[in-house]
Amino acid sequence: MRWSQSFHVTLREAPGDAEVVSHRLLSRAGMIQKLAAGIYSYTPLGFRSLRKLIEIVREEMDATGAQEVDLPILQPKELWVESGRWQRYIDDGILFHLEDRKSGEFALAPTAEEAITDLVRRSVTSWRQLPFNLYQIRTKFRDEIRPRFGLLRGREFLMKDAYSFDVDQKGLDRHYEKMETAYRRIFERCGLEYALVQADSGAIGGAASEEFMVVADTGEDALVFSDAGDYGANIEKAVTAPLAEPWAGEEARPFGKADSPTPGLITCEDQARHLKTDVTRITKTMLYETIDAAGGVRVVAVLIRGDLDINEVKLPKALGVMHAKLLDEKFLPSIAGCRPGFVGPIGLKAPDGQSEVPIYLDRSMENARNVFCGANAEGLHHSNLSVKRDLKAAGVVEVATAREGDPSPTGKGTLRIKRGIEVGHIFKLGAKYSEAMKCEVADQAQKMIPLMMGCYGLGVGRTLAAAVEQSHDDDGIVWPVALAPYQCALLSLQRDAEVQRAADELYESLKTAGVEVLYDDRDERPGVKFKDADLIGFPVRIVVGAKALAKGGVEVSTRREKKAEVVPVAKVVEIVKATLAAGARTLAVFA
RNA sequence: CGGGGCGUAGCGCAGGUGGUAGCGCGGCUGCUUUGGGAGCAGCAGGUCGGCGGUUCGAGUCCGCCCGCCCCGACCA
Repeated sequence: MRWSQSFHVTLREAPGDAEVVSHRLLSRAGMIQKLAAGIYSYTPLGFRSLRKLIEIVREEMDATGAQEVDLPILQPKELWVESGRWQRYIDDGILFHLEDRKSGEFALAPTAEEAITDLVRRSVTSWRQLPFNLYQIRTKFRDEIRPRFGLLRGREFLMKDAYSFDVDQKGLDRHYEKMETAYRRIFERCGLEYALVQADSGAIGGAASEEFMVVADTGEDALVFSDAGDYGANIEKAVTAPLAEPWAGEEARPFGKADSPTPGLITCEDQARHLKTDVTRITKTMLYETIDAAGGVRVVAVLIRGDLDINEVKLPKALGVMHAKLLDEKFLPSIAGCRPGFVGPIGLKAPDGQSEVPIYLDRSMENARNVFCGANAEGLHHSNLSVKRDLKAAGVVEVATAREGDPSPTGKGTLRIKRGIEVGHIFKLGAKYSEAMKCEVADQAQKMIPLMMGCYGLGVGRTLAAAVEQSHDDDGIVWPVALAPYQCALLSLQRDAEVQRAADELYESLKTAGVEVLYDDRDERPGVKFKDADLIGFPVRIVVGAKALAKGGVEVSTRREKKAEVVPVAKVVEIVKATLAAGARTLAVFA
């Protein structure tokens, strides 16, 4: 493509509302443009990169034997009521929905479990038709409570979603593994540094799930890894090996009722300093309002060691409820008789309709002895609480947030924390949707069984943005070869006829050799062309200028290293092809 | 949805106490220049987010609405 004939425009300054680097650089490079919050257009240049990624995803999905479909985005409410997700998604506020002229209600699909399950149940009647895996690459809509970060969290976004169907768990396991392998290949082909971590399955539901994360400091997710290399989990899911107990081997000392004043000290750290003890000897008592599956509301207390925090994603599952929300401070006086900071497990008054406030212990408190806890009175703590002697616990749960330096749950290594961008999420759904929607077949024993489903999402636009987050410098994007809009930029520096002719000829031979080249033939000064080439981030740059040309050469460099070599014109195509084939990290030079 | 902030030219921004809108970049024309976002001269470009109010007069003050961004709970 000749730049002078293209639509393409770059920006000197990023739009003021672009915060993260991928949004800024993709905007400045002229690859995307915002239409509304969380809604973006791809320009011809941006769409070239997107299309490359789409093609990689399609190839790898096809290679697993998955078959591509195209499901409606506009979906009738009835389908969503059937799966039970209509109300939940409406309540969460993330479903775009609208009415047709006869007042029929429709959703703009945020995901397609219902549509695919409906397609399958109408087509499949026998176990003999299974297994299979169906996928699509289509726009999804989610009215995100807070769209942000450009392509990283849009309200309209491109996603690849695949759905596998099997008659049994073993088949599902096989599909799941195949998808994991395909995802690894996709992210490797894109040249991304990624990690596979254990995850919470969230609103999609189902049992096991794992996330593919692109490692980047700007990522929204915290990831926990063992430095022994045998454990990785989203912090929402991460667990640790049991922590060392400071009270190990101690005799339980007599309980010290309200004997430890802590006036005005709210945090465990301040209280520990004042009481001349370690923060691990302070007990945090947190009150939560829980809602169970039947809609029953209850207040519960959760005790955790003062140096740890409760992980509120893990909490509902651990307590066996649907939701657990930190109790609003305004209810503390009536239940605990004090403000935050002095709440303790002894003497809590149950709210109306509840006989007592059940006390759950985080694992860190299971054997606690000789620790302080709030006395449910302003500015007062008890001392020498010994949990087994002094409390009747409703259960022990594992709800602490993992920390850098904690021991790995695998027993090997220490935990480290990195940040990441979730680009893929694979789930074993099991029979959740097939049971709700009666997607069944007759098995060999002529019994009707619900199909075992898996679902596998991959954020296509998000992956593109993640690639930029991971690979850029002060001058612009450094595209991995596989995702670059063009593999190579060709700049002609002067208007000089000799230079123009040499550049024109090189352009033709590069095209003939099958190299994707953007030829910057604009009537611009050299500085402008250099800046734009760096900003867009073509993996390889060829500069045709009077200086080198006088010696029969042109300059070739990679975006990553930027060290230009003068090479003979006749060798350019060969060198560019070899450099691209090697990932364009460093220039391939032939003797 | 709660908390904070913003909306003025294509982009980035400035416009005390009300007096009829400017700067930089970009664009167009001409000359000059040509190896890291050149220089000079000239020109074009604005319902100041919208509606209503106060006022002789509103970008500026008041009210309502809309849009956008940031911090929290959701997610590919």
